[in-house]
Amino acid sequence: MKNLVRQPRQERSIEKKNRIIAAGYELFSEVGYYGTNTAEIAKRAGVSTGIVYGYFQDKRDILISVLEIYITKVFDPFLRTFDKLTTPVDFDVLIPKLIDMAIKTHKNNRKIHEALHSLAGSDEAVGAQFIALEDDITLKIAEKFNHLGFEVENALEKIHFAMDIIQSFSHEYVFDKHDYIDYIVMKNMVVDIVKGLFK
Amino acid sequence: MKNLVRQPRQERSIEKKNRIIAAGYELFSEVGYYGTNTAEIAKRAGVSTGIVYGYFQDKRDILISVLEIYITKVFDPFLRTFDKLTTPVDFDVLIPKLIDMAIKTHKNNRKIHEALHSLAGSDEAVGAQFIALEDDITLKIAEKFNHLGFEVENALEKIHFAMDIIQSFSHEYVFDKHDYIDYIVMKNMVVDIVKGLFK
Amino acid sequence: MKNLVRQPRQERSIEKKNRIIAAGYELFSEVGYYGTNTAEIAKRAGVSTGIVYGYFQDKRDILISVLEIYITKVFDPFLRTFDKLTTPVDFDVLIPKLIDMAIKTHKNNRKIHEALHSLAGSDEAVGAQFIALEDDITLKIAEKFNHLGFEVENALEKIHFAMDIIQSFSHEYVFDKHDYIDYIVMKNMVVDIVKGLFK
Amino acid sequence: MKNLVRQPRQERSIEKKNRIIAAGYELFSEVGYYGTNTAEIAKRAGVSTGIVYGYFQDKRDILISVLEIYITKVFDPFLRTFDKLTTPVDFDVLIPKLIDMAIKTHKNNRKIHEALHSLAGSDEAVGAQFIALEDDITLKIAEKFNHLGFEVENALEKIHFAMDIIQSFSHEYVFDKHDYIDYIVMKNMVVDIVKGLFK
DNA sequence: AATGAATGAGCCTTCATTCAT
DNA sequence: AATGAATGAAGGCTCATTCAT
Repeated sequence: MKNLVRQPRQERSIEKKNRIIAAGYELFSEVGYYGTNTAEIAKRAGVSTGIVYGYFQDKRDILISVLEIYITKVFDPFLRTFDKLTTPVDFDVLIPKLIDMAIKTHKNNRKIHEALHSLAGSDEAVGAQFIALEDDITLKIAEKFNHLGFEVENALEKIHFAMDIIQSFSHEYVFDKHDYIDYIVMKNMVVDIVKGLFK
Repeated sequence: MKNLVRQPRQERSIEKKNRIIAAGYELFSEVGYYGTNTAEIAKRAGVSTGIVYGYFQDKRDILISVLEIYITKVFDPFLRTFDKLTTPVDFDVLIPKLIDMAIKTHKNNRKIHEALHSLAGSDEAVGAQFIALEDDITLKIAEKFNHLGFEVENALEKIHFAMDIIQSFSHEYVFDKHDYIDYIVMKNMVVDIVKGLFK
Repeated sequence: MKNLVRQPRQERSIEKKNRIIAAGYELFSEVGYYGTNTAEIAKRAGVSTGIVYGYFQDKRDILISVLEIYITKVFDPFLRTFDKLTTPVDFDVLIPKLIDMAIKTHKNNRKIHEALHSLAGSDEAVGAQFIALEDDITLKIAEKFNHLGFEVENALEKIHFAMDIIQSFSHEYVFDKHDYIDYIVMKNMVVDIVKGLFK
Repeated sequence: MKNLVRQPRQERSIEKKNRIIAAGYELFSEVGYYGTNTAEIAKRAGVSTGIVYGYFQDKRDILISVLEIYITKVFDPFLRTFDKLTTPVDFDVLIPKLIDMAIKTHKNNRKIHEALHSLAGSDEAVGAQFIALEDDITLKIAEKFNHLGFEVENALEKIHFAMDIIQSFSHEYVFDKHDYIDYIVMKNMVVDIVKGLFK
């Protein structure tokens, strides 16, 4: 009874909860999960330390909420793109577009991405959410392909792997760490390979 | 002056330093950097808390040493494989072999890999070491290709990207998280793509 | 950002802060600065260890507050005496009175005096406060003399030196360490000398 | 048996013990007793950490030895001056000379003086040594006066008090902390007062 | 619902002292 | 006598969480 986390009904409360999540999002991005303390989150959210525990079970619970926000941010653009897809699919246009989207997403969420991913290993729930995210996207794309009557052998493997490659490349591209790499050249390689996967 | 770290010359001492690193390696793997405390490291290493600071500047310094060990473990098998390479290179054999090695390495160092990578974002030195590792491997492979008279356009980009793909796939393979994925099928995809990169 | 020290506004809090300072005062007196630990201060103040750091930046910050209290204790009686001074000044009364006050002050603050003075050498801020205290008293007395139309050659040097002598004697008197010394005789010597300074 | 402190007979040993004391002297001067650790003392003395405990019971024991050295340094010049004294004593020469000596001693031992004095309050043995030092000087001077047939009323009080004044002034003079003070003027005040004490 | 003061366990690190060699 | 590695208790400080109001 005592430890139940408040389910905010009032608008005011919902907004307050969101402010806490937003503050967590920012701080986890800036200094990581372990570099952030709850007092700081509360201050940034403009609420008291105590009330944070009215909305969240504990610090980790904030993390989970932040993760959900993050996932939505990453998820939605892709889903919307696929929703709008109609036959015939022009892969010469689609693939570069997806890659550009991935890069953009990565750029905007670089730090939080790292902060969250870094916990995927040690925190089961965080890890599970990431897996679920991948599953969701993979399956939804496959479904869409079905609807469009687009037949691919080993579709799930290909989609998933394409996602992996794009993910990996976006990371490289955004971090831009190796001087000797021409990232434009690399990008073209990715485009070709992904196109090749779907013939 | 006061913070000088002991440089162990004696066998006995070197062994003790290694025991501490090993303990750190294990604990960071098991519960992550933030889940580990120095007392625990000392206990697991069979030494006193105090002496840890005789061998290391601070807790983070242990992390750096663990990182070095990890990098060597990952690095060496690949380098040795490339050292033994002679013309003509049979990519049909080499690529699968490299992928198998990557999988094996990943399997053996799964947890520490995550623990260390999770710090790459927040700890500059850790991040820098990972970048240096990638640079090293990429450049050494390119050099080897040169020696073998094997000419590739955009060699560095291809090598680096191949590494990325293999890394990414090994991760997938080892974690084996998605039931709907046939990882053998996926592996063949990777082999084909990497082979395709180098014709 | 993270290290902001709580500024207690409520009565309750101010009282708590004062209790911590008082506890510090006592303990520094009893066992010195280095003989005191923060947990002990907290316990004696009847608060938790943590909250001490809500009111003070660190242990040294407590010391500074203790020092302020001490200085006020020492400072005020003298100032009040000089404030009440009117022409003509009867030095035959004033000097013995000041010496008695100095002795009393010394007696009441013997241990903390030592504890604090002992840090004046190694802690710049503590040293500076002691100097400022001397400056303050010297200058205020000189000013008062001016107001009273009392002209003295080398007033500042004389006032300061008189203070030194009185200080030094009070110390002797309170500690009463040498059996062969008749402190009453010595006191009369001090009275005569100080009177002689101001004719 | 085990805890007996070695009484060094060999020259080598005595020299080593002295080196440790000298190192302690320097370090206590530079960073105070609590700012010094035994490892540092050993290093500066060019000996091993362990052997320090062959010559001294504990860290405080080094302090006591340092104190003895210090006392000798301060004591001897004054004694030698008084030893050479013959009738008739020219106080117009003697007093300024003593004050100059006191200033010089203070200047040369400023830091260690503070470091040691700061412990007199908390460490009984240290305090006792300082008292004994004062007793020694006072009594020896009184005795000398006797030998010289120089009769003074309340000799002990006067001598002791003169010492106090000179001490106090030397401190002021050496630290030179107050801009508004002309220390030459002050010095003349001291000379006059001390001379006045002994007619 | 909200505040923010308060709690106290826990962490990293230092260092006087001991001990194996 | 000597070394310096090793010990482990202790200390300053942080912070997730609770509680009085």
